[in-house]
Amino acid sequence: MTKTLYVGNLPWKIRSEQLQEIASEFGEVIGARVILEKSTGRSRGYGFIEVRDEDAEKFMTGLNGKEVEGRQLVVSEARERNG
DNA sequence: GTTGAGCGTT
Repeated sequence: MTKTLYVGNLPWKIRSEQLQEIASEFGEVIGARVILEKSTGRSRGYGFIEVRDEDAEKFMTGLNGKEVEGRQLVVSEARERNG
């Protein structure tokens, strides 16, 4: 099964592809999504990644606090959109 | 040409 992780404090320039490559350093990234501005198309500075449930811990300990472009990422288990 | 805690789009 998979688990969705919230990734915050992302640099403005980071996009979904970059997030996936950064996260894939700690395991298999099934999916990555950086939330962009609806109108301007620029990054909101946070996103989500989908990883194996068994690897979620490695991603949270690895990505959380990882320095990217001078900013330290913040990772936590994503909330449920419908719940 | 900017900003900085947060919880999403088709």
